[in-house]
Amino acid sequence: MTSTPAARTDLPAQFVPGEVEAGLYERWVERGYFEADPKSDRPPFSIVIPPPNVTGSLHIGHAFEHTLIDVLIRRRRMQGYDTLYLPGMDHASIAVHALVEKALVAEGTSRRELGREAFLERTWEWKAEHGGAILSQMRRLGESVDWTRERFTMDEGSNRAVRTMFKRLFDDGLIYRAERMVNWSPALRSVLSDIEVEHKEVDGELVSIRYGSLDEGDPDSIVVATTRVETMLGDTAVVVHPDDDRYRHLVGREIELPLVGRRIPILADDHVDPEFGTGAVKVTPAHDPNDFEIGRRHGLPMPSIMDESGVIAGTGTEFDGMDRFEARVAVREALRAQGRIVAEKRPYRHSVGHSSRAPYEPIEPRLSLQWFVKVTPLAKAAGDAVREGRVVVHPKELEPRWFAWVDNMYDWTISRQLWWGHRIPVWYGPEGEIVCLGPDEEPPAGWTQDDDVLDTWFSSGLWPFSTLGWPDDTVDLRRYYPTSVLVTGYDILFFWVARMMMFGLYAMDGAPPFHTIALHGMVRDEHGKKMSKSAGNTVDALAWLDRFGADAVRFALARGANPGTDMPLGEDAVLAARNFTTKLWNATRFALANGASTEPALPAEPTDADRWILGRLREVRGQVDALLEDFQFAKATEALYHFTWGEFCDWYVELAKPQLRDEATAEGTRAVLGHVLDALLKLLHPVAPFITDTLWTALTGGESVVVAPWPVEVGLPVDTTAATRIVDLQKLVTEVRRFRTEQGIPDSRRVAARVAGLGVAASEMALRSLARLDPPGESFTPTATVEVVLSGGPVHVELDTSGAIDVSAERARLGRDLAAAQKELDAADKKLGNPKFVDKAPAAIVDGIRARREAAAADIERVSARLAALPSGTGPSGTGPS
RNA sequence: GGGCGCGUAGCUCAGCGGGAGAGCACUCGGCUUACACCCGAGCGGUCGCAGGUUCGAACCCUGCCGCGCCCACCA
Repeated sequence: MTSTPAARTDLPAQFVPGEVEAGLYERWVERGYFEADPKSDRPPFSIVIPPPNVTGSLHIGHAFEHTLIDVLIRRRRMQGYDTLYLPGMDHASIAVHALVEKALVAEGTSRRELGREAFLERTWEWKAEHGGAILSQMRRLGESVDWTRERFTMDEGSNRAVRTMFKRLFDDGLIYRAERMVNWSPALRSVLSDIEVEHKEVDGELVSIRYGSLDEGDPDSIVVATTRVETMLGDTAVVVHPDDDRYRHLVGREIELPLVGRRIPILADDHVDPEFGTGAVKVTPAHDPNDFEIGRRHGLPMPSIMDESGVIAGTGTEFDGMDRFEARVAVREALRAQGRIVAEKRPYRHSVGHSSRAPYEPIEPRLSLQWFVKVTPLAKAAGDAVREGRVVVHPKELEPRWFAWVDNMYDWTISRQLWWGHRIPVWYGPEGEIVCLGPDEEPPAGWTQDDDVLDTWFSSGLWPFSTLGWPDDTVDLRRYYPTSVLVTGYDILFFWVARMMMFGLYAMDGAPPFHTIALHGMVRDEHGKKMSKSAGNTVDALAWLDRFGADAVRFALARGANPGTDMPLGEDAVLAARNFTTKLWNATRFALANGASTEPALPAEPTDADRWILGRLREVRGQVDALLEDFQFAKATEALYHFTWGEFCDWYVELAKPQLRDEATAEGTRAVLGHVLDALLKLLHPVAPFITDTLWTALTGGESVVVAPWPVEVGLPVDTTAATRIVDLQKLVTEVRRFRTEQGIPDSRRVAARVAGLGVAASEMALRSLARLDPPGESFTPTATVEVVLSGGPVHVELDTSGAIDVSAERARLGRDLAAAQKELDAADKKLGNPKFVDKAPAAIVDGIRARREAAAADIERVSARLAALPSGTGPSGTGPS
């Protein structure tokens, strides 16, 4: 009689994610699992958390990023590290600014009408409302960030860290103010930095205009080509190449600028490409970066012809008051009316810079007075840190991008004409004096502060140390800086990562802000296309959480995360992950119902199956650890998926069934089931936190898997004998099942069988269980034989199918086997027939091929004999062995 | 124009010098006392094209074709 201990659990039969998740996160928080302890003697592991963009709802990209971060953290926590997140919510986000601005427009008001104070009040309200929503959505995902540790707060538009950093850079001469050609966003009415500009090919026009005399032969006539006709209102010269014979005689003369009537010089400049267009270029120094440089070289006047909204202004022409695009047409038509349009090319494809900030619009090069950071020394340090290996970029393929950028960086425009952000800590006196003040300094009475705010990346760049209390020398800063790792998307490598590196190295005496930069890709739709609202292929992360559960969403995200590469994600992937969680649930239920436990020690005499699964567990644990250390989330998760489903559930659980029925092995099997599941649930916890905690506590009675020790030496060393026997068994079972399937024998029908040549009693018992074979009775009459060559030699399984078998099906089955063997034989013969191969290839390889050849030849002989022995008459004739 | 990368089963991808793999999809059987969100079996690929190196190439080299991303001041 077998003893079956009562199930020690009341796990529901059905896995319902919502019910499992309910209240669990809150319990973890209450118990303080996520809290860091600066006084702990455990090793610190700190990680910088990118902020979720506060747009009202959880974006799948954030779910992805935060899942990866949390996988790392949860594992480290289980490994005994004192883990600390450095989250920040209130960095000066232009996204929020733009959203609020949009809302104001919808209300019929504007930033300017509202005034600075009221506007900031609105942005705070927005943050409070939507920021809170995002946080609770992150918690639903299971992300274990302790957001209560938030320390980076933008108060009064300026905080200690930002002002300290600004002043240091200012005092070191690394921040300066200058009138430069900048990227201007007319919609935002603000300057943007170079990397906030996206170059995009657009269909424009290339228009050739005759300046000066309308008479082609007149020396005072010259034709210029432009894609921006309207800027001719601000032209102050025409330039040609100094060696261009066509125009040599014109250099130095003056010509009349159409529509405006101003006389402008014709100059020579190397910049001009004589091959392009007419070889003559109009120069608008205030509205084109190249023209600005030319203007500077020749001391040209630089009249601005547009206001900050991109409207033509101050030209004294009829075009004043027109939008720049409107003016482009109007000016062109006015020129045409004068007969000055010589040629037009339309569409003319060329690259135009667009604002990467909402709204997406062509940027307007504009001459304006702004604050800049002199980045060359800072960027060099950032490059050197990676070059010298003090900071590791992962994956390595992205390093060239880092160097290319960091080593060729232009000065960084840090002022923004926005109101959301840290205000520039510079004050102007009544006599035009300028003073930069640190956090604890007060400006003299009557001085006024600069109206502009800092680029969002200036303040965000301070994150890793300002969150730890910098500039003060705090306990946290000493313990957690440099942080262990930064996990973020490659898309903000330059925006955010580079700034943090530059500031960190500068402010912390050369200590980088993190040891490792682990870059992930972007989430794309199931066909690898970029998700976008306009394409309609975005996914609703919250809906997925509702439908499939947080564990499934996290598992799917982790399972697709290959370092530095984009990740296609569709509903199918999440569905597969949901199915996986259900599978895990059911397997654990089975184990518990059969008395699985971690309490008893592993059996002194494990069965082959026990040894095999315990050996595999040890291997898999090693793989998972190595992969996670290398940020190979996809491969680690895939390894766990395969082990759990394809090995543990499909084979071990099935092999455990007969073992549980046998008094001699039942107790040991319960222990093995318990030990494997215990380790497996721990290994899966980072990628599926809720279900693993529920199952693990049910299995072990422990407090929580969140704080359970990460498996180190689990299972048993690999036992090759046992492993080989199980692989043999799997092969044999599959062959018998194949025979059954092809003979149309339903699984519910047990078939009497006699097994010869297997040699291992336990294997035969397992075979009978898995292939549904009964022992041969007295009336046993074999009607067919399944023959398989295993490591120990051929094994015969004679089956009594109670009557005639389907000969044609059997012939087809054997025919396929024969063809496969023949193919194998031919391939081996071909190789072995090549003397160079036998001569030069390593002996082990040659021996391997020889062995395969022999096996194939034996198979052919055996299968042929089997075919010949089949009764004729049914099925195709004449297929006997020759 | 420069840099990085990708073209492998219907789809999404892994493999990166010695027997073509996974998940999903598909076909055929099955409600076998954990699971039909399941079980079993199966079908499916001149590994983009062309050369080269090698005893041997999906894998290394060269060229070509197609695609993606990043960087770049040519009107």
